[in-house]
Amino acid sequence: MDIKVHFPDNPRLFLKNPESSSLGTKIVSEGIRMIKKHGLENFTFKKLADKTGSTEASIYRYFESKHHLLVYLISIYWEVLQIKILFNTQNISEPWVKIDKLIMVITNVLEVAPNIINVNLKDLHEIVICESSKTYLTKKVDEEDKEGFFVSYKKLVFALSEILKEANPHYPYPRALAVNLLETTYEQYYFSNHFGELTELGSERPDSPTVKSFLESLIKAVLIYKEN
Amino acid sequence: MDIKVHFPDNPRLFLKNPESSSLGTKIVSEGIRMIKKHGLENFTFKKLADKTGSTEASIYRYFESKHHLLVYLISIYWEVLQIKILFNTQNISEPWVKIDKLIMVITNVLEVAPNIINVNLKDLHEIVICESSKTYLTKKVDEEDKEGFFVSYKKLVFALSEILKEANPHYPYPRALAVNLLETTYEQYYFSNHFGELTELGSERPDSPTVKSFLESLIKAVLIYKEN
DNA sequence: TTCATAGCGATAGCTAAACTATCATAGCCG
DNA sequence: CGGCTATGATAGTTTAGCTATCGCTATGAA
Repeated sequence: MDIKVHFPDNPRLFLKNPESSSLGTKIVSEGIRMIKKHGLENFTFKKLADKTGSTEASIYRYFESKHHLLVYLISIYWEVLQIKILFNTQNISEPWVKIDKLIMVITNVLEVAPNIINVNLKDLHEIVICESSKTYLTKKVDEEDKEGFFVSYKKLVFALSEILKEANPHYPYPRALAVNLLETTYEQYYFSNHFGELTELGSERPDSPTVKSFLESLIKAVLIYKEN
Repeated sequence: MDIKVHFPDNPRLFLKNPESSSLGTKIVSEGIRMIKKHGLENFTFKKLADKTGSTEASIYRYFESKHHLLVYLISIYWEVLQIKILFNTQNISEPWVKIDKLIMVITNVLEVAPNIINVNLKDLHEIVICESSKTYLTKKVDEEDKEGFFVSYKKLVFALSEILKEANPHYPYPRALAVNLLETTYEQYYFSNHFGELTELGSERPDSPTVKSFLESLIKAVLIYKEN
C-alpha cells in the first residue's frame, strides 16, 4: 500500500508552505539529502540553493532558518512513524501483540507498510538518528514549544504511551517509558555505528543481538515487573 | 570529604593545558558559567574573552574551538561522576545495594560525597543535561573518537556495566543498559523541565514521582526479568 | 487579450562568528 | 642581566546567516 505523508502544516514552522510549489518540494527533498550527507553543522542554505539551482534568498522565503527546516523535516518523520504504528496496530486487541508490532515498526520503519512515496525515508531516518535531539536542545525550546514546533513528536509519544498503558494500566510512568523507548532506539543505533564497544547491539558481527531484541526485553520487563 | 577532580589530560583536547596557568583556570570556570547561562550556540570565545578580561587570541591558545572546550568540560563531569560512583559503591558486596547507590549518585551528584572543590558542579550538571550529546552528534565523531575525545565517557559506561553485570551476570546487554541508564537520566530531567506533559517525573508538583524512582524500577525490572 | 499576481532569480550588502597571524610587553627564572 | 613564557593588542580573513530591492516570467482570472 502506497501513501503520501501528511506534511506538518503548522504555519509557524515555515514562512511559505513548501508543499505549495516546486521549489518548496525541492527544498525539502534536497534538504533531506544534504543534511544526511553533510550533517546539520556543515549544511547551509547557500549550499542548498546551489544544489536546487536556486538562491539563498529564495530558500529564506520558505524557512526562517536551517533550524526551522530541521524541525520541519524531523516532524515529517514523526508523522510517518505515527502513521505506520497506527496502521500496524489497529484492530489488534491483544496488548502484548500490539507492543510487539510497535517495536517492530520502530526498528523497521523502512520496511514496514504503508509505503511512503513522497519522502526519502531512508535518509530521513539517518537524520533522525543524528540530529533529532538538536531540535529541542536549544535555549529557545520553551518559546518554540509554545509555537507548536513539537506537536508531531508529542502526539507520537502520547500514542505510544497509550499502547504501553493497555499492557499494564498500573505502570506508573508510561510517558517517561515511551520517551525512553523512542530515544533509546536512535541512541543505540548511533552507538552501534560509532561506539561499538559501548553496546552489545548492532551491526558489527552478523550474529550480534539487535536493537529490537533489546527493546523488547526492556519493555516487557518493565511492564511486567511488580515492586516486591 | 573534599577533593579535587582530576581534569582530563588528553593533550588532543587542548592546545595548552588549562590547569597550567591562571588564564586557563579562568577559561574553564567562566566557560562553565557562560555555557550554562547562554547555551552552547550563543556562547562564543569573544564573549568568554571579554568576561575573563582577556582576548580571543589568548583563548585560542588553549582550545582549538568551542567544541573542544565543550568536550573537555563534559569530560570533567564524567570523571566526577565516576569518582563519586566509585567512592559510594566501594566495599559494598551486595550487588543490589550497589545498584541503589549507583542510581542514588547519578540522580544526586550535587549532594553526594566526596565534595568536589575545583569545579562548579551545579552549572556543569546543567550543561551535561542540555549539551552533552552534542559532543558526539557530529560528522567528526569517528575521527575524534580515535583521538580519545570520549575516553572519560567510555570508562564510565564500562564501570556502570560492570556493576550491572554483578547483579545479573546473564543479562545480555549490560553496556546498552548502562548507556540507556545514563542518557535517560539527563533526558528525563530535560523533559521534566521543558516538556512536562511528556513525563510523569519531575519538578512540577511536589508529590510527583522522581527520576530516581523511575530508574530504580527500570533497572530492577530489566535485570530481574527472565524471558518466558 | 490583458493585466494582476505569485514565484523566483539576481544582486547586493550587513553583522557576527570563527579563526589566524604578528608584534610588543610584563614578569619570572636562572 | 638575559631569555623565556604568558598574554595582551591589533588586525585581518572567510564564511554563515540573514535582509532588502528589483525585475522577469508564467499562470490564470476578468
